[in-house]
Amino acid sequence: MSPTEPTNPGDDPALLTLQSEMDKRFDPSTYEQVWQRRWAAAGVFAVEAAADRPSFCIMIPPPNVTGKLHIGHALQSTLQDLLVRWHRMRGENALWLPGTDHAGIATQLMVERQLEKEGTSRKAIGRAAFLERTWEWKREYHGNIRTQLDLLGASCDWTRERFTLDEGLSQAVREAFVRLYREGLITRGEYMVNWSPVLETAVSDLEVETKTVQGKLYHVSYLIEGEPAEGGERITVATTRPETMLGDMAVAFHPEDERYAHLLGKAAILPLIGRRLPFVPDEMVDREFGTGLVKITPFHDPNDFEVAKRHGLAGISVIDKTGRMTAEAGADFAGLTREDARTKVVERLRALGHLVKVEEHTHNVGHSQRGGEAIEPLVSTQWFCDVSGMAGQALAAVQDGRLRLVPDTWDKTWEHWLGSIRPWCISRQLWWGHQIPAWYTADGRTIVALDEEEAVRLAGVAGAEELTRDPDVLDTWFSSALWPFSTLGWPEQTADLRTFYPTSVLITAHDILFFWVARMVMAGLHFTGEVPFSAVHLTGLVRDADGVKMSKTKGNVLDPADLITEYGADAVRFTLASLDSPGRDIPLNPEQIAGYRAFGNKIWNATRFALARIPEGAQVRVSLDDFRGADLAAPERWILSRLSATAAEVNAKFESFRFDEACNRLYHFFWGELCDGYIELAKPALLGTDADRKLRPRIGDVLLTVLDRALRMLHPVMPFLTEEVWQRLPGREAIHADTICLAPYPQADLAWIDEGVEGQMAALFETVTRVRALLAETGRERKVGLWTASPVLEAFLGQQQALFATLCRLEVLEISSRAWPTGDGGPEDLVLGIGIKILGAKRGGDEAAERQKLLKEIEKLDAEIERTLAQLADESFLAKAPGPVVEKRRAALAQMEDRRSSLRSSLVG
RNA sequence: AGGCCCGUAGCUCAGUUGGUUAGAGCGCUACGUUGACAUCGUAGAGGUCAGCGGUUCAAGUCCGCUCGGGCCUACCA
Repeated sequence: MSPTEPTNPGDDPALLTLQSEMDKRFDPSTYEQVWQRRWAAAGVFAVEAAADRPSFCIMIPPPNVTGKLHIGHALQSTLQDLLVRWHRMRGENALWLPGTDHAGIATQLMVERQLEKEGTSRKAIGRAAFLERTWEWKREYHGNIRTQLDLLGASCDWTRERFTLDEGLSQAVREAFVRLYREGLITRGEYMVNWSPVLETAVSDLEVETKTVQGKLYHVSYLIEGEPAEGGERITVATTRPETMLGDMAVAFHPEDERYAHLLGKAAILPLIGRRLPFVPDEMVDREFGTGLVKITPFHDPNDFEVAKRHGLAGISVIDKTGRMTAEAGADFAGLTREDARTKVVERLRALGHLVKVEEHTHNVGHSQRGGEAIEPLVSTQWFCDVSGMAGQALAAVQDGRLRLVPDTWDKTWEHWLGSIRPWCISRQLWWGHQIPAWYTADGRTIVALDEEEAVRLAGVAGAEELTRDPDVLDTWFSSALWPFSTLGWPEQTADLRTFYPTSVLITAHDILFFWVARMVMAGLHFTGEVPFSAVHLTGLVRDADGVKMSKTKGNVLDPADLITEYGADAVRFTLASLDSPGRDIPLNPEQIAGYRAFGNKIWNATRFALARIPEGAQVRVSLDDFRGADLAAPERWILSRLSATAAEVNAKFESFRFDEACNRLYHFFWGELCDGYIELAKPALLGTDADRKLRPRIGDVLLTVLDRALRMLHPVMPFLTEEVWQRLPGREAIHADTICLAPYPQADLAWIDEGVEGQMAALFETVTRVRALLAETGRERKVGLWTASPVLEAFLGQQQALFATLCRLEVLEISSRAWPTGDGGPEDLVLGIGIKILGAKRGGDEAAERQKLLKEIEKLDAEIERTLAQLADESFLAKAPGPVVEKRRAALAQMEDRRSSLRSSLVG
């Protein structure tokens, strides 16, 4: 179902409420996208700049415009949406700004592949035509991202959607480039860069992945200059890349290596070529590795490049930008691929007797992150950005707390990377991207300007035709680095920028911490003087049920759209949020999603039950104050107490990014406390006679009020279901919100937290459990006696007698202030101050097994009592442990002893 | 080579500044269904918290070492 389909009645904002009966069947597909359209049509998520409320803003990590959302996006989007919805409900001016990234290399590759299928190529059709094709491609796929975010229930403000190549962002990119250039932080120069021979572009250090590969170490002997070919002194150098020897210019040894000190001033003769290679002493050489001699290939190895610089050595390029040998490699090798050249060089060396030996050797080789091909270190002219100063600022921001990494285990990684940062190669030999705003004059000057007009002026030439624009584009991450403020209109001081910048939180996976997060922080601090966000929540990577990384080749990829179709978006969201525990990857098991779909079913049916069974006229109460002074029974006071405690906890957990714990709490509150607890306690009154109801005043109002608040608390995680169900609660109109999206998020009402009633109810629940367990063992006679020495508890039990009998389905329930006589054969137990006696019951079932079980339990108690006695006899414990801890132990001891004696009595019978 | 994370029930994971007899979901066992929900309810089984040592009155939690797994960073030709 397309969310942009205009004909659906859901598009009419006047129809925001719905009144139909709840279907018995829980089926998220019947309402999820209906709500997404209604919210969009009503403009629920569009915000105004400069509102008189606190702002909250999250920038989406822009996905590739032509891409598809994967499960990791679903996780991040869920968490972002959860936070935005939570803040929106707290009355803040909450903006979640969506957008997409042009993703230079990835997108260009896709279009190139398409061209290839058509039998043509990028170079054949030319730059202008290629870019037009790519824009077409972008327009075609652009809607996908929104469709998928809609499926998930994302509450983005689509009126503010941005794209990294749109006009505003392009202007921001040019502005940033020009400023950095004029500050001397961007320079152009000839350096060694990581070159992808497949993509034919430079890539940054980050885009290179080192892989351990099994290779060979070739030992090659070189003749020393002036020595006779027969019997003269030779040296042996070791190399993993024999083909690069064609570009060798020297041989290096460690300055303190006595084995080679005598070679200083001499030279070796490069086999096959005959080039004279002077010996140079350099600290870089590891004396222990190989022979302690290193061949120096200035233009094809980063280390050698540095060595050559130190020693004033020239270099030659023997490998070209497509990975083939150049003319300078010699006529025998020119045109060969790197691999073929290696084979040929080795053959020649062997034939000429220069190959001493070949060893197996595992070593690390840089590979392109994108295509997987081996990266070639090449010397070329590129644009570089000196980020060392910005890195220092970004480092300081984390150290002084202006920027918080969550979890903070990333702090060290942050320090390590920023502390050892090197210049960033920002130019790419691609077409799809932000073309570098630099022009060259005929007389060799470089003009950097915001646009062509300015360039002409600065160059002092007659017109643009006298200038040549640099053909390269910028690294995609250069524009991404500006995302938090370029999306808000920077460099203009727009109302949006003033209202929403700095943004609040960034949520993204930890694998782009350096690619993106660090660069945004550096750029933000540099251009705006402020951290672009005050907290970064770094998620783990989503893996499959067995913890294995998802990949197309393994076929274990889970598509969020499929999961949403099968389980509903709310279940997918709840699952992802509840799995987001800090600092670890996320194993996603569809069974778990099914479990949370069942939770949705529970919510659906609990609401259905409430609506069907509440007394006539019951209403949601906007304020809990409405219940003050009302003579509420213990279950009512208990659930209101639990509600407040839960609200306090959930808000605190959201605040600290513990979405997993918040979800856990919500789940157990709704299912365990509201459904299994309160609704079961409410049934006798709701389903019984008027007399039953009189004992439980306001029960319907309390149930609806708790339900209303529970739904509102759940809304950020399960937006669709909560809206669908909440709309039907009688009395919710008094909240004055047309949609639950804008209803206030429940806050803790500490006045309603009642430890007394919680303790009593805990005793009741525990006693019910024990009675059920005992009755399950003792056959059918359902006569039970309870006793307690506490007058308060006795009064409480008296009030709850009928309820208690119903919950345990008892025929007879007697309550006493004294222990029941032992020795009549009835089993007994004692928990939380309440003694239980099965009256006049004969044991049923397997008596021996029951005695066995009792004995085992008594044994456990014996051990624990002994341990506690020893602890309480230990003077250092009494002296050093805090008072409350000691008191707790004493109380525990008393309880255990009581329980033991009760179980012993039971055993005697 | 350096850094980081993880090792808790059959499985996947929680366990906040050390403080009762270590929890959840799924799975498993038994019982239960005309009454919101079998996408359910009730009761239950299941753990020497990877191992060793240390600090402490007290360690799953803090420290050290070992073993096992994962990730990141790095210019050993």
